[in-house]
Amino acid sequence: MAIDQTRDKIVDAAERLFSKFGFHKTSMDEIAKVSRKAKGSLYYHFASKEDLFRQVVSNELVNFKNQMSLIIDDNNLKASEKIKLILITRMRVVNEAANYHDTLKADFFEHYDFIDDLRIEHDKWEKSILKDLIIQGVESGEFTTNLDVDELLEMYLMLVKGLEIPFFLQNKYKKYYSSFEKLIDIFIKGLKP
Amino acid sequence: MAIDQTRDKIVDAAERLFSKFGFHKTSMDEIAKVSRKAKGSLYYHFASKEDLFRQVVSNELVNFKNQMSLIIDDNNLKASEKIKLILITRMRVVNEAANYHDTLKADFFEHYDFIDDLRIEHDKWEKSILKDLIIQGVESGEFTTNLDVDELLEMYLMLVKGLEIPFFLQNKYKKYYSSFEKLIDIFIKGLKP
DNA sequence: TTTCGACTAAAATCGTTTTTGAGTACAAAT
DNA sequence: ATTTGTACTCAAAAACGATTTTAGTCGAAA
Repeated sequence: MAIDQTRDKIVDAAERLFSKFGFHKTSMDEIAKVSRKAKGSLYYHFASKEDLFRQVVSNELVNFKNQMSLIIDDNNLKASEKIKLILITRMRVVNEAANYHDTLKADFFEHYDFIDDLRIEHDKWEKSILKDLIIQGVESGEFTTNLDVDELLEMYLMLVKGLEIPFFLQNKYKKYYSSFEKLIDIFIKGLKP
Repeated sequence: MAIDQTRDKIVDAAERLFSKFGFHKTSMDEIAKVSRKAKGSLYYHFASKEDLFRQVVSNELVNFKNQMSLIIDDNNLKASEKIKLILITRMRVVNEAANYHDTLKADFFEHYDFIDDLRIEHDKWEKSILKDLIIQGVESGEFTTNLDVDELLEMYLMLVKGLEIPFFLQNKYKKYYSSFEKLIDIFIKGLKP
């Protein structure tokens, strides 16, 4: 019990500080101070600063999955509605995930390889749920049958991954999201028979 | 005659050097040396280094317009075919415009404000020709009539401008262009009645 | 119109010193 | 088994200052 409380306090403080100042500009001493824990305790729970950061990003990814799952598991929605919602929600959730942004920025300038496996696993998950949705849509007759599912997936990734930098690093989310929604509408329409 | 030859030689050398090393890492002394002209001559023809760079970028934009005009003026193509070709050709041409890339990079890190007016004017031109094409498509019955043309334009800009950084700064043009083409196909289909 | 060399003021580069910060060690307390 | 506090190491980064590079100018000559 007590052990988890300490861990949580550390992760809490880390999450706030990392999201405000980024990985490099947050020091372990600062995290210790804000969480009111001794530096030794941080290293008792986490092997390194990188390990702590991984935990923080991992939490954001879990949140991402949860939000997506709400949509995927909603039986009132058709496949096409789900895809639309997923795309729009995805951008909103990522926009709120400040620490994931930091890894995006890092990708651009330096690259945090200690986060790679998290990301790769997450990308796989995202790809597989989208693939399922497309297949679902084709089988239910919502989409045309002459779609190359894997090609479509590549396109999806180009779009959402490609726009991440302009959306989040250049802070154009607010400027772009209504256009993005419009694009999805036309896109979904283009998938129909 | 002679005067234009000198100017051309300077612009030629500048174009090559700027595209290879970028604006900052190319010196006026180097341009003078490569063009075999005296430094004084550069300043006789161009007010400043920035002015010379403007000229080089301006040339690339003229080339851009020319290539687009080939498509726009082709009477054998329908509006939808033109839009598809424009989008695809646009990305290819920008991919080849090394000095425009440099301004993209600068936009990201610092911002070359001495190029702003060129870009604003060019954006206006691109917007207006695309607007014409959409209207053409609606009038000829290729596209649905319930399209908000200006909203559609915003979307177009989000897409092509937004993807510029991933495409050209992150060098993903090769990786992405077939997916981009696929996206255009679905998109065009989504515009149809 | 073009060249050349010499000049200035500002910016970029470079090597050195100083400071910061990740990570450790350990004794003492829960 | 957890947590704290202090004190430490050592590598990397910031700060600093001296040095060099470079945009831009000037003027005389071709």
